Amino acid sequence: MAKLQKSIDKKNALVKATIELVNNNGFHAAPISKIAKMANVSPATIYLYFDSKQDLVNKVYLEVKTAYTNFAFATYDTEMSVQEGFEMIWKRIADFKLKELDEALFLSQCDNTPIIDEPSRQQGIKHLQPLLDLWNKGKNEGIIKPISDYLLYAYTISPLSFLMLMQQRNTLKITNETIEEAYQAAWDAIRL
Amino acid sequence: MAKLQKSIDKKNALVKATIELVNNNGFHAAPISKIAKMANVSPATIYLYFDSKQDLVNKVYLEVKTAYTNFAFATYDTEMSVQEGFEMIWKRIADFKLKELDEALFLSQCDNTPIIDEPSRQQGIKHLQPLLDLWNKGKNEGIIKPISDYLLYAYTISPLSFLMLMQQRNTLKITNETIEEAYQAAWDAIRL
DNA sequence: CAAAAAAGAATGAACGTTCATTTTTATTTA
DNA sequence: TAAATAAAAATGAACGTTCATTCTTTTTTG
Repeated sequence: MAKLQKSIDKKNALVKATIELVNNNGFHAAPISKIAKMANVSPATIYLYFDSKQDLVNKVYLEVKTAYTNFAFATYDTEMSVQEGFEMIWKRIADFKLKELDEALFLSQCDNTPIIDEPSRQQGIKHLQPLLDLWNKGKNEGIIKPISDYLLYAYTISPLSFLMLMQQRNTLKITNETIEEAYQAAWDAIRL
Repeated sequence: MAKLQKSIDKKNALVKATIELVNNNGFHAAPISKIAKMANVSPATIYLYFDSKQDLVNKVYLEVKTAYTNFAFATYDTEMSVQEGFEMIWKRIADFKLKELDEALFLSQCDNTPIIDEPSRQQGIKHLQPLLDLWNKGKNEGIIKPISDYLLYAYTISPLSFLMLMQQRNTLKITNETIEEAYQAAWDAIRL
């Protein structure tokens, strides 16, 4: 009964503060003291919810990753055709990365640096399985190039991370047209 | 005359140590003391070569970025056809990212986090101009899709960063065949 | 033997974490 | 139901450590 009694609001405030500070300042400049201040909480309170700063960051990563993939696959149905299913998932992912910019940026920073530990990273990867399954189906049906999942990912999903980053740095304004062009490029890159 | 007398070897050792520590431990776990130890130098000596830790990291970034683009464009000639030129540059970049893994990983970490400051980032971007020029030529000739340079970059160069990361994490073994498939996907994504 | 370069020791500030208390919430008792 | 008590949650201050940087001294070099 102990843990459930603790305020979920406080935990959420800590998660939000961590994301914001890591995004804006980097992990190296996101000390516990600042996270606590931003969440309106005592530094000591953080240790009631998390074992350590590392544990905090791991858990925030997994929480955000889960929200991300849940959103991505929410409207997807394994009965869909490969092309239809891919477009659906791709556009949901694009939607998430551009609308939930903070969360997506945090994931990107975690995925490109050693700030989360290896087990958490492995855990996070698993969530993408439905997309890999779809690709296998597409390869079997001769619709998608018979190349490794890494290449398929590199040319469809990973470009979105770059575009997201450019948008956040105010270098690029992403419109519906941009999304459509990007989707077409993604599909062109992997379709047979 | 002062600066020129200082040992270039020591500076290079510091650059190398910085890259290695930031790659393996992250910027947050790459303290001056460790960088100094790894370069066989006193912490105080670092301040003879750099103004601060921030200055060190900025300069390492720009130095590596310069080496990267010098390599990328070394064999490129503006007289080449668009397709030929693009293949040349793309494959040189692939070469660099996969062979000079340490340097490329360091760049990727800098490009995805706030560890370098904004002026240095802006400076680093400029080095890619020849590629943008080539793309403009390709658009004018109706060879390349008339989409923004950001999209072209997202679907040709940025996928290489993902593949590089996967290779470093021992998740993917990149062969000549992989490179050829990746190049084809890149070209398919952006050609008209 | 100067002047430059490098070293190691020393500095205050800031870090993550823990500690001793206090405040809040829930449960028991009369 | 009101008061008393126990438990849980939260706190600010304090801890030892480590950080980036500076200071003083030694070593190297032309």
